[in-house]
Amino acid sequence: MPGGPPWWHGKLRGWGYRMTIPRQVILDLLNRSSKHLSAEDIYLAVHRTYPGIGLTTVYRTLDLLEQMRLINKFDFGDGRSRYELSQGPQWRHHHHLVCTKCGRIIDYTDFVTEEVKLLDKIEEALTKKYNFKINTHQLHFYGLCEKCR
Amino acid sequence: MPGGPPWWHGKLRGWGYRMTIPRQVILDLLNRSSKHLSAEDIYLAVHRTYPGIGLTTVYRTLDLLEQMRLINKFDFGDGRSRYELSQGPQWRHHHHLVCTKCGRIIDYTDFVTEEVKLLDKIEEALTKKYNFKINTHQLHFYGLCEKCR
DNA sequence: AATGATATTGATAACCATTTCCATTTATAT
DNA sequence: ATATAAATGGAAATGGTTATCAATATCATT
Repeated sequence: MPGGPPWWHGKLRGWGYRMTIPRQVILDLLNRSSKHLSAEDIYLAVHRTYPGIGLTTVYRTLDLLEQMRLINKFDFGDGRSRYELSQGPQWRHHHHLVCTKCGRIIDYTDFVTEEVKLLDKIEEALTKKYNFKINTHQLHFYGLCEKCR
Repeated sequence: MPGGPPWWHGKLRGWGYRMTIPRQVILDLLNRSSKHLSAEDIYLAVHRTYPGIGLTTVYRTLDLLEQMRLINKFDFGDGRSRYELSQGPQWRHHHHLVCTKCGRIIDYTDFVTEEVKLLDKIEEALTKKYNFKINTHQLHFYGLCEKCR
């Protein structure tokens, strides 16, 4: 992991957690990797270089990072949760197209400006109306991808 | 179940399925009931009057109805799927506010007109761009409800 | 740099929602 | 009424996730 201290280093400590090897490795993977990794994906990837890191720790770390809102947890209907970094230098607001046949997921960033503008407005109104503190939102489109339609 | 033949009667037959007691009972419950029932909720409710109907059949029926797109399946992060009728006389387009602490779910219908307008536009564009046949969408806001915040 | 208090880990076992299996029952066309 | 395939339900299996707990690692303090 070259190139100076990762941007998330201070965060864990800020929340009173310790910076451990498993946490560094998992965060580094999430930071480098593509999208929507499952706990098993992460376990296997990490296991290649750090065979000592167990699946339990992967789950625990993901829970931790989700609570800190460093990552988002998704359910695309394939029976396992999937995780994505929710911030960082290369992060962009996006949503998901989910193929209900083959499970393929397409990230799209089209219209997010308009979308986010409307969603922000809705968020604000809902917060007031229902006295609800909104932290995140998820928008998924479900259908059939090119190959499956 | 008084008041003439339910609106969904023809649908099952149209798909080549048989109209059985369990299917009638489950559909009737979904039609009368409030929202976001889990498979167990449905099993228990149905079980009171029809003890013969098994949990397996509930799951199977829900799968069937989902494939027919008579119901929508949701995951709100509490470890079980939840189901709602997706049409019918009293149905209204709505989305969900999910409390991540207590699991409470609020249905809201505010802004859906604007929202649906934008989403339709996005849907159309995404369909073209990714050659993706979009069937449904889900929008959830996550946060803390009045009591939990 | 060594110590100690305590947070964290990893292996195993438990959990629990959902599925699979399969023998029995039911719906419906004839 | 009968035949035939669809549908059912109970038990067992599946599989992602969580709980348990002894061993280990982190880090503030010395």
